[in-house]
Amino acid sequence: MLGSPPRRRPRKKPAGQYHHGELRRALLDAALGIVEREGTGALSLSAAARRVGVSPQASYNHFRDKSELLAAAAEEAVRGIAASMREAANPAESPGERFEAIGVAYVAHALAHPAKLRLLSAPELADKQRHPALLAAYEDAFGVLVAAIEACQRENVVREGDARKQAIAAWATVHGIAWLLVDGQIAVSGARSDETEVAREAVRTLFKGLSARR
Amino acid sequence: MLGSPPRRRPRKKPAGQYHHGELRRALLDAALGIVEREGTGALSLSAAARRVGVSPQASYNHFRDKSELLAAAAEEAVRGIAASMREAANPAESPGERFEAIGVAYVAHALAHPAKLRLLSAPELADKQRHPALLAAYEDAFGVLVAAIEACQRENVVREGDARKQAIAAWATVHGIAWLLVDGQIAVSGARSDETEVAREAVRTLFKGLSARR
DNA sequence: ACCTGAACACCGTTCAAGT
DNA sequence: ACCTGAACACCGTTCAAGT
Repeated sequence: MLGSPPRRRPRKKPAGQYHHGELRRALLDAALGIVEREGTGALSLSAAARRVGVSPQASYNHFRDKSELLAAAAEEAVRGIAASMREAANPAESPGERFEAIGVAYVAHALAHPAKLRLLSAPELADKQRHPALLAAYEDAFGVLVAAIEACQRENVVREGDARKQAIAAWATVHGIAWLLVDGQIAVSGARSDETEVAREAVRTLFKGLSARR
Repeated sequence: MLGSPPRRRPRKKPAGQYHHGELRRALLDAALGIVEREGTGALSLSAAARRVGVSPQASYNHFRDKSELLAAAAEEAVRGIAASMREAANPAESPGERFEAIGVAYVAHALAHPAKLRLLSAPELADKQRHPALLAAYEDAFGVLVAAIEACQRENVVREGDARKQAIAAWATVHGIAWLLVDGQIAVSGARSDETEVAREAVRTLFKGLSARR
């Protein structure tokens, strides 16, 4: 009974069974890969299982149903957006510059990962209350904007008031711009630099609207 | 051959065959009804056909595939949004008031028909170039905002510049707010009046940002 | 021209069974 | 505890056939 200690298993098709959590992680990575390569429409529980090399039913040991897999994938996507926004906030800059950089970072991240933005609007995720972890990730990302606005208020470059309400307007702007560009609703020259410029202008216009100067 | 003139057919299960265009219209209505009642996730070509009382394959005489049915339904949804925005623009008011009313109307329409807003982000509609009629509907709705901004420019309440670019920022704001509220990403008191107020504040902030006064 | 029957590969999900 | 086999109802889509 001393034989066969728990060994590292090959990535693709493990000979035996997964440890607790490993298959969950593998399915999640597979799901994100499918979303990125083939689009949200191609994501299915079966497809993810197939890619991992496991039977479709095995997924049900780790996710209650398809919507839970989607929610977990969406949560990682939102965490990625929040990380991009935090990285963009250079402490050496002024609060106003940081605000602009954070907003542009949101849009840039979405343009770099369009499929992930689409994932967030999957109909299976309509009921956010069913996915508290996803909701928490949103709240965390939203907090980055709230903090940026509060910093602006402290230096008197944004007028005082409910920072959360102001952040909602900011969140709407960056999410709206990102969505329009990714969804191709509005004709903009396809060049990435032009798209970023549209985002920057929108964020600046918003900032002007929030400005303390009148 | 004078017998059997074209008669009105019963709504539910026509005894014979549909005239040209009738089944198309019926499928479209069924699709919109399903979206409204059961959500975008429940919309399938088969479900629409079943509701009309026709075999699933019959749909293929009127829509090339599922994405064409979705695109046609989405087009009607966008036309509805545009109509709401036009109705909200009271010619007796100032250009600034009209701009605000149009923006709020977009959000109010989305809140009244949340499933239709979701429909617009269906993965099957990702490639807008494949659906020129849908693209045209978007362009038409977008034009309402552009015209409102141009009117503001003429009266010198919005600073001069590319009205289309300014309209993109406005479109992003209203779409973003509508999406946040419908998707429940951000916690706002569920009351409809509060939601409309959030929308109004965001539109006002944006308008201030676009304002000619400095 | 427009609709149905039959058929295909594919899904999400459940249940019983294996180790 | 975790995975597979078998099975169910359901899809989108195609083809051949009917009128």
